[in-house]
Amino acid sequence: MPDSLRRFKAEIFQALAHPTRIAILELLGAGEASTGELGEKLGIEQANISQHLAVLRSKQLVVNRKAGNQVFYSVRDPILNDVLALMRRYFQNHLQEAYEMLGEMAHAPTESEK
Amino acid sequence: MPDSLRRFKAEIFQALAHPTRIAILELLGAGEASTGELGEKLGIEQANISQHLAVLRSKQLVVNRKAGNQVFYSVRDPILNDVLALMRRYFQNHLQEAYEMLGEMAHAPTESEK
DNA sequence: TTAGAATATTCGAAATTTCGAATGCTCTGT
DNA sequence: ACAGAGCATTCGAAATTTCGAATATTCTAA
Repeated sequence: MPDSLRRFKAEIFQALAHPTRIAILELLGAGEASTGELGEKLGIEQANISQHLAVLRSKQLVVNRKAGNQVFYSVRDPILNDVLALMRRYFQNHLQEAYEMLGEMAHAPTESEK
Repeated sequence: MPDSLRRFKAEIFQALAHPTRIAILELLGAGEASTGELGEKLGIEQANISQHLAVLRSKQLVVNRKAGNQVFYSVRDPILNDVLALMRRYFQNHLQEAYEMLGEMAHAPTESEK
């Protein structure tokens, strides 16, 4: 496999590598939603949601549809939902360690605290 | 779903979000390999491979087995292979855009490049 | 046309990631 | 014990990512 393709793949994963963007995609898995709805359900500032949506758009993970004042987003390729579903199984299998890892992180000193 | 879990998920995706680490995991999908073997097959410096393996280890995506002088790595949970396989299908579906996004001439990859 | 709602973009500072270079560690053979 | 092989870690600089604040854009209603 050419390295250029691996770079492309890595960029897709990078787009998935943020809690807010994962949350957005999981919400969109249930059907389309507007920027405002996403922001409200997630309790995140409008500008920030828009920025994350811009990332997902730039990697073509989502598509949008304008309706009057609003913009509705949806997942472009259902395979993405399958990937997220598989990942949910993965997390179920390793929930124990997940919490341990998160617990350690919570106790690890941050750079500014050192 | 709690935000802590989403953060955990995001970290897994982050671990996948590098061309070299994707290449490593794809190689390991065919069976275990030593650090040296991985570095040689990928044409990447020893220290760098070790750094990427450290990332994969820290997120528990791989496990290792010491054998004398060497350390052999393998994928811990086969679900990960399924995720990568699903992603391969995704990339096949969108190869055209992949190449466009990369700003490369669209051409079919040769067998040897796969 | 003007106001306001909904969404997007730009900017800058802080945090994180990446890689090579240098160094450290742990085995094995002699 | 020593040398070398194989692997891991640390350090520092460059690149990238992230978020809030400010500003733009686009659409609708009056």
